Amino acid sequence: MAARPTSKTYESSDKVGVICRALRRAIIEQALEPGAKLPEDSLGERFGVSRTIARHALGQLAAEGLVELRRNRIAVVATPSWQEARDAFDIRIQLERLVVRQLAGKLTKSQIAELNAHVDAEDRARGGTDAVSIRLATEFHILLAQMTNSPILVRYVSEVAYRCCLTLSLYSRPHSTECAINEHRAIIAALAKGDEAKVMELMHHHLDSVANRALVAPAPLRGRDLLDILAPYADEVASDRVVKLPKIARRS
Amino acid sequence: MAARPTSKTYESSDKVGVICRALRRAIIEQALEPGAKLPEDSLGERFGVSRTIARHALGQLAAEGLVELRRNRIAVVATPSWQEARDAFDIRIQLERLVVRQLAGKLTKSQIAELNAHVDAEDRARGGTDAVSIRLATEFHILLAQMTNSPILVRYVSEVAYRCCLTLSLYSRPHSTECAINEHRAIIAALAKGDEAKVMELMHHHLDSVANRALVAPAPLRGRDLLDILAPYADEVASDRVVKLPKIARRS
DNA sequence: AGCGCTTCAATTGCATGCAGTTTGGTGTCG
DNA sequence: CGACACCAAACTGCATGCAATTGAAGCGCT
Repeated sequence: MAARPTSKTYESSDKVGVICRALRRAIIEQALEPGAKLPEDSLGERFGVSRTIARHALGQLAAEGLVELRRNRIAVVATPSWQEARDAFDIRIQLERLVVRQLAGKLTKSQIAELNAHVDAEDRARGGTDAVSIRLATEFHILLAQMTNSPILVRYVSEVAYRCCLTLSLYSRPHSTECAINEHRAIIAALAKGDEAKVMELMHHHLDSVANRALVAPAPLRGRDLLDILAPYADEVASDRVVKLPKIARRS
Repeated sequence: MAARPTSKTYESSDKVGVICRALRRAIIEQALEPGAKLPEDSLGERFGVSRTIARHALGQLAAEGLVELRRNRIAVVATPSWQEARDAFDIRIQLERLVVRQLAGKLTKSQIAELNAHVDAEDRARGGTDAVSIRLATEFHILLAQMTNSPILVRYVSEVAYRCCLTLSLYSRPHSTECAINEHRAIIAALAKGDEAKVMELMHHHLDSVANRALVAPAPLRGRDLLDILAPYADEVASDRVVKLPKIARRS
């Protein structure tokens, strides 16, 4: 007992958490597109853990709505419908209004500096890929939520923001981030000034315009395959199972 | 396997889900008080499953905020702080405003009948225990959410409503349900009439007054033990571990 | 009695194994 | 050529076993 010959202990050991964070990030950066398969085996192998753990992680992500779990089937990255995407944004708007309402006029100098630093990072990332821009923009909102010191609010805002990210990869066209960045700056300014009504309005407008820019049409524009498009028409036939059509190759 | 007549009904056979629902209900009916221990073994035994499944269920409930999970420790029913309780209600208000905004003037006759029937049930339950009244009141709100046909909204409203239930058992004094019932009726009426602004206002006021009635004082009044009361004072000492005091018998 | 130390049962963390289900491919027959 | 039956591989659902950690009782010391 004198030494720890087994260097097992060196880990932060929250293996489930590690996997969740990794997958979450992969999803919001669109490395994993909606519909991508997530077999427990592969996940376990990739992260050096057993299926049990991978499975548990998938359960968590399913609870967050990022992953879809169907009995006896391979888990897949969630594919929210257009309506769900719209709903997610509506919820998000309300939650983030709450965030900025709590924050208006209550931020410390260092917090404001932190926010500005983050937006600077967003600015620098403008040359990079869309994926990174989107992630940074999302993290800005999560950062705001964290400053409320309300764990519940942080959790819900994070969740719904991730979910919105997911929908961006489904329905959004390649998107211009500039205005978003400016709007972030405006929000910081209004927060610093303490104008509660103004900042709530700004946030509302900001998210609404992001949603409108993203969710342009109720039909999937970008690359989702036939099965998804046909899904609503299958409602009459069966609840869970799409009607069998001859030879539609699911993109594998 | 003797006692169980293998009621393998197609009712989802989802053992994890069964356990989650059972525990959720036990928690909101205050059969399980905040702080109650939930060892994986006992759970598994009680529900006739292995620890693996019980563990998974606990993970889900933890994701919903109903259960607290600390590494290598027995899971316990969550004990939200007063501030968290207040935050939960604030979030809930926003979410449910969204619900009634979507619903105003769009309910079918049968839906209205269903709501009225539910409130009638609440009425009949007035003689019974507080636990049942609280559960029914909560289910009324969830029922409303379900009528939006927005799965996301349903999930968030359910979660946060359960969480609020949890706080009631912590901070509320024995509570009078009559006004709540009347307010439910008023909400139904306004929904039927389609007065969006009015119903949002009603819901806001309803939840706010429930919160105010429940969260009377920032200090736990009812029966939480010393350790919880002292918790905030221990912040200085250690992040995770309460300072050791002589012989406080934790209610086992 | 009060305080530290040792020890041990209770409990969690995780991997593995087996059984049942789904999936995709192949062969057979109309 | 296409539809159907069938089979093997892949995968999930779940229980069980083992190592590691915790918490509390027991014990001696002051």
